[in-house]
Amino acid sequence: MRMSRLLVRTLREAPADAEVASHQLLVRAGYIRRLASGVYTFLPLGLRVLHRVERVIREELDAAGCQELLLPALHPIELWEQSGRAALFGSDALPTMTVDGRGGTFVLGPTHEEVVTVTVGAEVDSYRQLPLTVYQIQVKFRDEARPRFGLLRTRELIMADAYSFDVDKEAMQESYRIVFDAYLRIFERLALDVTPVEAASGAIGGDVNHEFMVPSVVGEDHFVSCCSCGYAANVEAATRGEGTAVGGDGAPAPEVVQHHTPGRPGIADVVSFFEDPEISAGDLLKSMATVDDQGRPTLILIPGDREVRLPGGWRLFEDGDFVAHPSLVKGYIGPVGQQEQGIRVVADVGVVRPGSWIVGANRSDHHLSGVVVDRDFRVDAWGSFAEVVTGDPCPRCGEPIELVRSVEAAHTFQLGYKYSEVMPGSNFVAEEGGEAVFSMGCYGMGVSRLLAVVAEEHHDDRGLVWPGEVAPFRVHLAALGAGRVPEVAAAADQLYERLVGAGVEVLYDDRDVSPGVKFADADLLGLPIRLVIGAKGLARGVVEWRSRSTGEERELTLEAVVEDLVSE
RNA sequence: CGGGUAGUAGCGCAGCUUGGCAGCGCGCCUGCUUUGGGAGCAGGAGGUCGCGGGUUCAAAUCCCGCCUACCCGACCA
Repeated sequence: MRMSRLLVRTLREAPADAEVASHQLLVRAGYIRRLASGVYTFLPLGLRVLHRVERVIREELDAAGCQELLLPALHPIELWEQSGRAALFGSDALPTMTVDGRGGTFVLGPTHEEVVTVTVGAEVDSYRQLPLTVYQIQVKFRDEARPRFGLLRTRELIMADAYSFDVDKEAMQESYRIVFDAYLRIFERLALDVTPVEAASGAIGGDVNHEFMVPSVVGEDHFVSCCSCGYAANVEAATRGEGTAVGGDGAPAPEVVQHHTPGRPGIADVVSFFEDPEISAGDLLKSMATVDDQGRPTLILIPGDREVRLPGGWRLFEDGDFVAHPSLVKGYIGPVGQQEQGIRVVADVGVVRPGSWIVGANRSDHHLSGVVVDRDFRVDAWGSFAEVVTGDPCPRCGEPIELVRSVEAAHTFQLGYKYSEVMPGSNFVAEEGGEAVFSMGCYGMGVSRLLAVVAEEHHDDRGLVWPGEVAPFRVHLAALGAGRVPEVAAAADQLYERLVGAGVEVLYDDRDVSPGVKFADADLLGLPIRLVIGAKGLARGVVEWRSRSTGEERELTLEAVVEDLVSE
């Protein structure tokens, strides 16, 4: 490609709305442009990178025995009503459009479990057709409340997602492992340092699932990591080992004292009430009224300096729940006497400690101090109910664990029968006769997000530094002073034609601009190899070869350059 | 959805306090000179000052409403 003809405009300054490096560089280098908040155009260079990423995904998934198809982006809303997810998402969060004339309301697909289940269900009637894993690369739509960081969090995005169909759970787990391994290979080729972590399943559902996390300063997620035993989990799913003693000795008073604490519902409010430097948030019990996954009203107790981690399927009390359970007084909830009111009490392992606690008195504007576990209240079950922080003991080996900021690059789920049980057509004739339904897995990877992640992890202060697998072109050929020295122009033209003829992807900077501009643009665009032809070198019959990533420089003859690039 | 900031040429910004000719740098066009790390000179094009209303002889500037974007938080398959 001749740069004089390429639709690209590089910017010396980044637009004011770009905060993070990947966003600034992708815009400055002319790869992408913003159309609306969270909606981006891929200009020719950006599209080439996107295609390169997609190629890696296709090659690895095809090699793993998956088959590509393309599902619609528009889904009849009835499909989402059948699965129950229309209600789960809520009308606000599910982007829809109404098609007039023929009528009908369509969902702008945010994910494709429903569609793929009915699609494959219609084609598969026998266990003999299984196992089957299909995948697609498709535009998806998300109702992001706050798009940010360029391609990292957008409302329209390109995703690759695979779906596996198996005869039973064991077979599904085998398919899961195969795609899981393929995903690891994809990230390796994209030069991303990925850590698969145990994760919470959210609105997709299913039991076992993993997130593929890339540690990054721009990450919006955290995972916990144990360097001794390798335990890794999303902070939303992570648990911690027992034996943590948090906070100080607390209020020493052995007897329970009631305090009038008007207008102080929060932890910090109560701490300030006592005006005692010995008392901190860690001496209070945070009591969270929840409904557990079996619908039982349950009080979760965690140390006051911690954030609650709700187990999957649990939810916080809503206003109606407080009305139904008057023993729980919003803002002044405590564990004392709750079992007698039919409330389960569960506690984080951090609640085990010497001394006493300050708790809500279950009476408006009152708190209790000197409350002791097992004496003043009972705990029905102990567990890990607080969000893990750096230094907590690993739940497997007890060593301190670390919190790592990261970007979620992919998410894989063992769905099981969640969709096949509710969507029509998911039954097939089993080997032993009789009917069975699919055991499914799904595997999503944010392709457009990967551009941002790769750019974020592979750049320097001068510009992008693309890994070879995803660079839009392999070679950046710059002819210096070509407009002035015909020999240079001729030699550069000839080298360009030879390389292109040999199948090397070359971006040829044939513009009549000063050398400084060409060098700066080459650095900014970030192609792996830069070739420079100038009058000085040409007089000696050499061109300059330079690696963008290592800065290594060589002088090669024209012949050697061609040989070098073609043989690799 | 709550809090904050901003919207003036393609990009980055000044002007607004104290109302009075629409500005600067980069980029773009033409010409000449220049040419190994974002060249110089000369000339030129490009504007609904986010939108609507109000105050005023006069509004980019003051007032009211709205929209858009970004940041923090909430939310996030």
